[in-house]
Amino acid sequence: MEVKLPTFDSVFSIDCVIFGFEAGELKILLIERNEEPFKDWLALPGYIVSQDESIDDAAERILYELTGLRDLHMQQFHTFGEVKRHPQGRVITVAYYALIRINGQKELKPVTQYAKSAFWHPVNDLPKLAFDHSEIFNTGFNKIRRRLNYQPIAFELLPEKFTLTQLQSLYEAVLNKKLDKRNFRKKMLSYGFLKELDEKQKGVSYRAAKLYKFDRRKYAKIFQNELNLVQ
Amino acid sequence: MEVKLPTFDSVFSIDCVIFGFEAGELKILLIERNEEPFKDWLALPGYIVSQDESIDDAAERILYELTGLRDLHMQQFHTFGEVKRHPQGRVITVAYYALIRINGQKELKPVTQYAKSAFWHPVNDLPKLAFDHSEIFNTGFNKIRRRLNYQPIAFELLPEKFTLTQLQSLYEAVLNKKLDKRNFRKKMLSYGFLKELDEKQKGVSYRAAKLYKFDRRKYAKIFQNELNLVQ
DNA sequence: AATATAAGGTGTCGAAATTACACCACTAAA
DNA sequence: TTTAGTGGTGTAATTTCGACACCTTATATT
Repeated sequence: MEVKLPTFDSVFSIDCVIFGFEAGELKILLIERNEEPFKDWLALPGYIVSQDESIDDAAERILYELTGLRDLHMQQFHTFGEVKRHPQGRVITVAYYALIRINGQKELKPVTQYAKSAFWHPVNDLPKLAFDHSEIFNTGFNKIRRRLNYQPIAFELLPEKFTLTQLQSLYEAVLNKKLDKRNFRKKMLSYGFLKELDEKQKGVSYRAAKLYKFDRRKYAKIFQNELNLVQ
Repeated sequence: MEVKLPTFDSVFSIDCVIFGFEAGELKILLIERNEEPFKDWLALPGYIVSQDESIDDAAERILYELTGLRDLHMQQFHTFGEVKRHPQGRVITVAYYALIRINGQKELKPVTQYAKSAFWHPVNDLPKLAFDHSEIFNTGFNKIRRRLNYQPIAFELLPEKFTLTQLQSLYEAVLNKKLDKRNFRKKMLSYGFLKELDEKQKGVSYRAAKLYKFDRRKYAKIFQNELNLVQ
């Protein structure tokens, strides 16, 4: 039996591409839809913007409702406005992305009925997604690749304390290529925004590595100058 | 007497930030509005997207209707979605930019009633604009500044044949700083996408400079490779 | 205790790119 | 013919980038 769905004249929506890093692998956050159209399909967390909230606020709310995650720093990266992208009517969607550390403790749990579940999925080997979400994902992934070259976005994806090897394997996962260990370390340390800690890795069955922290204040200073250089 | 204006529930619009270069000065395209709200104010060319057109198509159509210009390659750069940005209701606007050569012959002439006139205005010393258009302009200007560092967008702004000094003064106008003449020439020529012509400038009261052309095919080849390097 | 395993950590050299910097050449107008 | 104004050019010092290999340290295994 076919169900007649309501149609939209003109609706704004938000879709979120949320990257995480776990076990040396880059992942994104997907939901299993619990609503027509595309019921039971996998999709990016996304929903409709309300009348009385800015799109930035909507992005935060929607991600929370569908996945239980909040207080990420999301940034919009592209707006998708093809006429036929949603079967029920005209929906223009603003796509946001964020990078976060996957934290085993934090449970992913939708707080609305619109999603059955939310989970992390490796970016390699993604299944077909609902709507044009595969395209949205690709656009977002290309953007963060390019951004990684001039902004230290990688630190959002790592635990607070991390080793240089972890940092390198994250870069390698995002850029999808091997990097030279000595050159990578030299370069990262030369930026001056890594703070070496008096601590070492624990619980590994080999020589433990030094832990580092990302020093936001130093980064802010350096970045200030770089903006001047660019101009 | 106060006129009661219609209100919108939910509307998409497009605003265009179009850069041109003339007489050593960077300019943008403004219109004089002929409609409430902000009647008689200066604004970016912008209007509402129809139901049955993609946002990219809408951008082309709207720019044409308000200024008479068409066939530019516009790109979206940001979407503005604050709740109160339009006094009549909820309007989310996708901002596009383009860079074009200002061509004295081409008349700027609105083909709708919504604009009284369209004209070029220097980017320094912009007046206050309608809605949040000043903010939209600033965001767009910062984007092209950054883009100038890794894409040869400057060539869109110059006449087909240009001198190296003209090219340099354009870079200086966009980046807002002086550049070294010898280093600038060395670098530009080293890219290999400038074609030296057998012609010289005419009608100047000093030594005439050689003219150059931008070689798109060579650029495409080079850029192909650069993409690989980045990744 | 000895050994194997696995990652941590380090330096140098050559090539390439970037910066700083100053003077003569040419053309037209006065 | 002189002057004003821009066109056009090279070199040396510095910095950055990329390639490349081996010893050290910690744990687990025998």
